[in-house]
This record gives sequence, C-alpha cells and structure tokens, in this order.
Amino acid sequence: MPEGHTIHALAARLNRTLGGERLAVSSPQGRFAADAALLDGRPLDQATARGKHLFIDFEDLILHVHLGLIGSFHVKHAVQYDSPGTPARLRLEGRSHVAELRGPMICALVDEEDRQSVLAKLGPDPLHRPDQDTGALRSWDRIARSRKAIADLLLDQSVVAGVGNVYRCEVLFRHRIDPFTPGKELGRVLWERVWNDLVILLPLGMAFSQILTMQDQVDAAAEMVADGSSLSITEALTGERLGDHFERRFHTYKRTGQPCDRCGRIVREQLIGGRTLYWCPGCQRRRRR
DNA sequence: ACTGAATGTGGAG
DNA sequence: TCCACCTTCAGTG
Repeated sequence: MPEGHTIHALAARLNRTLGGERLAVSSPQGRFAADAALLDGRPLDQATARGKHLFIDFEDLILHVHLGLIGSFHVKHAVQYDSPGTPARLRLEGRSHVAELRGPMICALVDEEDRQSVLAKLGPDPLHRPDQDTGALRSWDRIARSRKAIADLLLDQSVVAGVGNVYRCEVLFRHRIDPFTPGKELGRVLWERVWNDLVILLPLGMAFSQILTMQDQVDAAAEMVADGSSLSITEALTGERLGDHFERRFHTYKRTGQPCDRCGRIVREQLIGGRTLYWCPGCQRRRRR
C-alpha cells in the first residue's frame, strides 16, 4: 500500500517507537539473517524517508528498505507479539514495540555513498521540507524537456519522488489535465499548481494514513490539522491516525465504467507508464495554454 | 516494450 | 478461489 505518504509516516513511527534504543534484530524468515546479526544490539539512531525509500541509521550501518508493491512494515506494541502468518524478513524488537518487515522489494545494508547515489536519482519530494519550495522548478526542468505524457512523468521517481498511481490519477483529475499531454506542452504555471497541490495532499495523506483527494475530505482534514484540537500534533506529524477516518472515495481511481462525479461522463482506464491510468474523458481534455 | 519477482490482502466472481 | 495491485528492477526481445 505504499506511496510516499506511507513511507514518511512509517519513518516517523519508527523514530517514535524505537528511536534511540538498542534493538534485538533478527530475520525469522532467514533471507536477511547475516545482515540482521550485524545490526543486532545496535541503537536505531534515525529513520528517514525520501520518496518511497526508507533509510534506517544504526550508527555507521544504514538499512535501506523499499516496500515495492506488496511489502509491509508493521509496528506494534511488544505485548501483542502475535506474528501473523509468514515469518518476517526483518524483525526489530525494542522495549515497548516490535517492527516486522515482510515482502520488501529492497532490504539491504548500504553505506553513505550508496545512500547518496539513491537520493541523487530522486526528484523533489513533496513531503521533504527543503524540496517543497524548490521542487516545482526542479521538476519543471525535467517535464518541460520531455515529450512523454504527463501521466507517465508523474510516476517517474526521478521527476517527482513519492507520487504513485492513486495520486497521479487523482491530481490530474483535480487540475482537469488530459493525462496524455506531453510534458513540454503542459505549461509551467499549470505544473506549479499541480506541484503546490501535491505539497498539500501528501502531508494530509501522511497525517491520516489515507490518500485524500476529494475536496470535501481535503478541507475537513486540513481543518483538523490546523485546528489541533481534533488531531494532535503528534498524530498529524507521524500519521498515527490510522485509516477509516474518511470514507474511501476517489474521483477516477478504480472507477472505470462509473460516471464522473463532476460531469457524468464514464471514467476510462488505460495502461500508461506500466500502470493502469484512470481518467475522465469529459473533464480531462487537452487545453491550449 | 514486456516479463517475472518479492508475497499480503481486499474486492470481484 | 482468484487476482490485481498505492512498486521497481533485472532480464529478455
């Protein structure tokens, strides 16, 4: 279930529940056993997310994790140590909490040079504060030079880091953009609006552990964060509020064959950028700029 | 451009 | 019961 908001919430949660502690590290499943032994007994200094990548610093050793499509990294109270189903690739056990990693695409020990080369390949991340101001221009540099469709470019992690299939479909709908518009024909001003929207949407997704793109839900969520009374700072910053606070609703994602909630035209799907794109042919037409 | 892995799980049939 | 999938990379045409 991972787009960028999930990984950032996970990093925050690991810091809160296991940060600073010396951990019992193991690989019940076995495939990571040798490396787990190297981490065993070391302090977890810091977990950091960038795009969909997670880095966990254990002194000079760095654990690099990418969940891929089906990976999961569950953090739970140590008392509820009922490990579900298959043994975990990686198990981190602290005094109060246990984290278990299953089915990751990447789980490897790396050095600082490796980390920097991963980061160097990533575009700006709407959830990374230093990128929030500069990201629109940095990503526009890439988009403006590309003939590829904007729907394709949005999934390219070297253009924008952290956006996945749901956010791409939904943000294109929110700005009524024809997904097949070549990057170079999109227009800088329109792209800036999309970027600024992502800078709002991904942090809200992180705060609520749920992708929110319907404007009524976005407004309600933003108000709860600003309000502070209904959502604690901690919850907002760590994504501690898990799911089911909002009904799962989208404009186009997985709505093939159903009428568009704005214009009534039938939502369509098509493979682009290797993934299923959902869009409304009525709202999302090519525009002259 | 397309295919197969990693391997959990919710929703369609 | 099946299978697509909020992902990416390595390996093949």
